[in-house]
Amino acid sequence: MRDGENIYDAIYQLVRCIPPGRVSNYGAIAKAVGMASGARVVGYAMNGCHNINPPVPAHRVVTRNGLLTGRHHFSPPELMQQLLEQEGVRVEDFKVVDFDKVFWDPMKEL
DNA sequence: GGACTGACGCAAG
DNA sequence: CCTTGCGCCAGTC
Repeated sequence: MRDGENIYDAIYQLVRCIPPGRVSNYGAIAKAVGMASGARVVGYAMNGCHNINPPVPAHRVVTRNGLLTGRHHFSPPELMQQLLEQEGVRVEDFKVVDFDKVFWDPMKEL
């Protein structure tokens, strides 16, 4: 923490910019914040997203394959899929259906 | 300072 | 399509 801006802050802001009905992957976010290969760091940052304000829609962040790997870190693990389906994102077996269609690229859209 | 871990990504089989 | 192995960065022990 300190040194002006943290890597987490950039990640949180970017994730917050994800529109409803869309999902993004860790790699794209990592690259958007300056870490092309820091996908793991993005996931690690999400680990503390449940205690920040404003809250971060971590449920819109999935793996590059569209797999809801982070579901286990939610209060109820199924909440992640519920939220996605609630926003119109088709999810099957904890995997985002038509992921390339709902995929939101921060570098391209932003 | 070294080693292990983790909500990952990609290449190859 | 799914599984395995290696590499990536940051944090903690």
